Amino acid sequence: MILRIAIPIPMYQIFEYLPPPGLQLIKPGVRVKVPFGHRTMIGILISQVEESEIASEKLKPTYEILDESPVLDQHQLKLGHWAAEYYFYPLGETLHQMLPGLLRKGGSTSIMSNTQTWQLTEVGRCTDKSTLKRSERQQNAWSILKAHPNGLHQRTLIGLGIDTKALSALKKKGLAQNIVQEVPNNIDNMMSLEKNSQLIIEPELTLNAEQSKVFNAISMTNHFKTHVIYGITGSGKTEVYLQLIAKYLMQGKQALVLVPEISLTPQTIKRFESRFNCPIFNLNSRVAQKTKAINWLNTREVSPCILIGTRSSVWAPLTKLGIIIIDEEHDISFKQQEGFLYSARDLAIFRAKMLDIPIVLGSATPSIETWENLRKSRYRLHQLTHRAGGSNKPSIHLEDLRKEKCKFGLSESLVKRISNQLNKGEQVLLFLNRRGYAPTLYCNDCGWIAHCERCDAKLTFHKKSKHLKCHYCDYQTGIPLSCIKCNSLDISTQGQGTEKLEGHLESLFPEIPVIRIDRDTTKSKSAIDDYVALIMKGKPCILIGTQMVAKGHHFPNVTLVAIVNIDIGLFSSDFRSSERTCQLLTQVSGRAGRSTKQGQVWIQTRHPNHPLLRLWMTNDYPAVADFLLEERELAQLPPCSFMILIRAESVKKSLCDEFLRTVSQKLFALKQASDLTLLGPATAPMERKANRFRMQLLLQSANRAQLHQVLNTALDEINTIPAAKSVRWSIDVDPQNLI
DNA sequence: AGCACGCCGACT
DNA sequence: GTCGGCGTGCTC
Repeated sequence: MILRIAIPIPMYQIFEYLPPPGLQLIKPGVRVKVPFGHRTMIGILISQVEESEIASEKLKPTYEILDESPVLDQHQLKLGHWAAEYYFYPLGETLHQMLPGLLRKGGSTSIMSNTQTWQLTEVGRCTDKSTLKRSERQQNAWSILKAHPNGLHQRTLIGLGIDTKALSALKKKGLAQNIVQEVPNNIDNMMSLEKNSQLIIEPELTLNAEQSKVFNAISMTNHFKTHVIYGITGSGKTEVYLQLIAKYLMQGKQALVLVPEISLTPQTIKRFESRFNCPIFNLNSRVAQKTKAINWLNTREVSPCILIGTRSSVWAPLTKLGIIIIDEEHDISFKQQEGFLYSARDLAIFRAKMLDIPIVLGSATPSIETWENLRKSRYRLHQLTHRAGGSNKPSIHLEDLRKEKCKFGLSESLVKRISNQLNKGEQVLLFLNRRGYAPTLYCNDCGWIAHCERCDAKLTFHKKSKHLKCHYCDYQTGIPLSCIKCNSLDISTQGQGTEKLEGHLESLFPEIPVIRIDRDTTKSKSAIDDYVALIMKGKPCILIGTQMVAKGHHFPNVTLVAIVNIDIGLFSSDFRSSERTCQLLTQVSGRAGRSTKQGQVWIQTRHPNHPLLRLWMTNDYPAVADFLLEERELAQLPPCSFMILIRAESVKKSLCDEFLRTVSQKLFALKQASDLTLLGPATAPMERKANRFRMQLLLQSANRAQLHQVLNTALDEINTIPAAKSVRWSIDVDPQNLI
């Protein structure tokens, strides 16, 4: 008997081991501890076979089987196998990445073996929330227990963010009790705990005609179908999600909701929590390691439940999944940008297909990929074209910067408008996708510009922190007093970032709070929440933000939105930048006037006749998407063709070149009649980053299967190229940016 | 990846 | 004489 084990190393092989003594039947998907070279590694059992090709004296015995039942069930293993193959990522590393951190390191799943069940005592049930006024944590614990009269497992409570200390405190006060249940934790057990409580605890909102139509169409079938809800900002997509989810929860099933990285606001979760009386688990970067592992494991046992999370939640072991929702489907954060370059959206669709369940992609600005799939009738389109809450669409205006006097990037008329709005007691949002004080520091005498030593990029001037920073690597340096090249004292900044704008507005409106929201001001965990709370108070203020403000939050008292400089986004080399710019414009505009007040949006530009900008102004995203899709079709760019990018980086440029050239030759030799275009090797748009030279080879084809097949055949040979060891290289399937 | 082995240069 | 630089090879 031989065990085939996937080890998390960057190699495409499966390694074989002898079973540990005395063990007969082990299921695939369990973790095993094995000797590997001179160290010990944790791998995943793939299968058991009778014979091995490897010489028997080379086979080592496994040290230990870490799990009684698999940490990855057969559906997850299938998902993992598919992902590893599709993204050309080693199986061992793929399976490793599917697990939460604690389990990767060999942590025990016995954090789940706590069988204590908590419920309120008679006294606790009759008590009033106000008696716990002084402890918010105990209050939360009490509310959740109150909602679950049949009790909840301790691990479920921990997963919901309830502190065990708060529970013990309630016990001490005689308000709650814990019973040790010896029954194993399984789904049916969980079900019986929840059975008698009511699932929907807040009345559902009445759907308008459009929403009902969408809801009915999607609920027609429980089978696999990719549904796209194209719904303008404020059209009530979330309510449709909630009612769809309710349908599956009532069948005792689970729902998975994938959300973009930053937009995951407590607001969204609150909305789910106040609607449903079932566990709502959370997975994102702000959740602590241990809680992550508990929540992950909870999803295989707790049903009904909802999992709301970012990208990596697509791997969660939900065993009774009924529906998947992907909110803001177009968001680039669904694609991992380093290491394992997977798209959570595309994997979620595969998972839905495998499980034969519906999946819903929602967006006000669907990606062009999705648009193409709609056109090809692979997905089904549902539209929400009216604002649901009765609020009006904002009015949208272009401002020609060539005809205006500008100070710090703001035109005089815009400043007047800001002032008017503030005087009316309303809030203003300025969008500028550039953090720091200024993007350029230069010498007026010799023309020298401050560049990063390690990248091909300009250094950004940060005034408050008194540094020049590179936004592409972690390089930072002090601000020189004179020009580095000619020693002239006449050096100055050029262009504006959010920090400069902040200072300027503070001096223009000294009485008004100016709140800047970008990566520099939101480093601490609570910062965003504090800012949001401040803005929600509704008092007049000026908000300055990068794309961080574009996502998720809605601020009811913001009635004027200004896009300070859209031109940065209009002329970029990446073929997707026009799509991104339109999506960003729509998102930012959506921040204006979401309550009853009329909002207005002003876009400052030096190119008021730019065709795409003109088209976007018609407020008809489908027309914009059609236009962009047509452009892609003419140029045979994705989604009208498929791309795989092979990147290489090294301190020595010649090594990248040598490696990629060999790869290119091998692919060329293999491609024969198949439809494959090889572009490059060429230097990456940013040639040097963090002191490494970067080159890339682009493979393009109208036939995805052929593209995969050619690379797949070449893969073994590529790995034997001598330079492959000395350069850092990676394969990016469906690359999102070519930088 | 990560670790050992091995073969050259500059130090007590 | 040896400490340590990182090129090369191997992992069931």
